[in-house]
Amino acid sequence: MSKLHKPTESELEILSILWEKEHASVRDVHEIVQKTKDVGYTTTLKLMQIMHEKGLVSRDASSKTHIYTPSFGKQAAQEQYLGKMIKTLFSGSTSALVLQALGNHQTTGEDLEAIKDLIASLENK
Amino acid sequence: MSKLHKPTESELEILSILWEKEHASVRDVHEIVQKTKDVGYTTTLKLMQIMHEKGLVSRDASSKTHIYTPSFGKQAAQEQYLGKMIKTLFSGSTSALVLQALGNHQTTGEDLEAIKDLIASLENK
DNA sequence: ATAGTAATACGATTTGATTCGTAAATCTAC
DNA sequence: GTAGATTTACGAATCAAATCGTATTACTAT
Repeated sequence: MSKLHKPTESELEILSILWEKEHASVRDVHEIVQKTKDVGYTTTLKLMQIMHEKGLVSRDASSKTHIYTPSFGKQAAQEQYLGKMIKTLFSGSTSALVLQALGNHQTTGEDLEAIKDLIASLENK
Repeated sequence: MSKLHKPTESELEILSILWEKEHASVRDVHEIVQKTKDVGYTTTLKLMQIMHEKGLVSRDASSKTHIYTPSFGKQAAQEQYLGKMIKTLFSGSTSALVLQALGNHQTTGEDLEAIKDLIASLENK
């Protein structure tokens, strides 16, 4: 993902919406943002314009209503934030993070199976 | 932990140092901060004063050199950030985060054993 | 083509984080 | 107690993020 500009809090919120919908207009995004934050339309517009300048999103400006698309996938962002979190809050220990996550958050039996499978495949190397 | 004020990036760096040392003076903290960031002493001082105003740290001002102590533990911060990350970046799926973490970051055999043990104990409930 | 609607562009303001200079207070050593 | 050093307090400058008002441009329907 773009290392040049790390998304801010608000930008991440917009990116999440774009990841969900693949691509969207400012109005599409704003209508969702508005449900949780009380901001004006032009605020969302400006944010998305800035994200475009930063290269966080690309846009199709061929029709009047521009369509925005994220420049990188959710996966890449997850990786970046997870890595940083492990480093700064978990002293570099991945297992500490995993233990904390499993210990304090709800998981289903299927979830645990999937994790066990991954561990097994990691051990077979 | 204090829900009122979420620590900023710089504040988190200082909190990490305080968690490590239990409590420390501004100079103690600054000497460590200085190793990675080129900032003046009064900058660190001001930051810690603001953190005190926000309630992120408490301080003992009984002697000339004030001693600062974090208002909450590393554990609480880990929990807060992890929860937020699961919610915003992993669509609420703890297992998605765990799989991503285990898949992309280094873990030792011992680490995996510890995780397996925890899973086993979760399944026995 | 004109009125009304919806979108973008742009600039200004606000807010918060960060930075540091300077002054005042406190301690230490002679 | 005085000089020098260390610390805190305070305010101002800088910088980036976020917000919004206004103007302009593009589309829609009559």
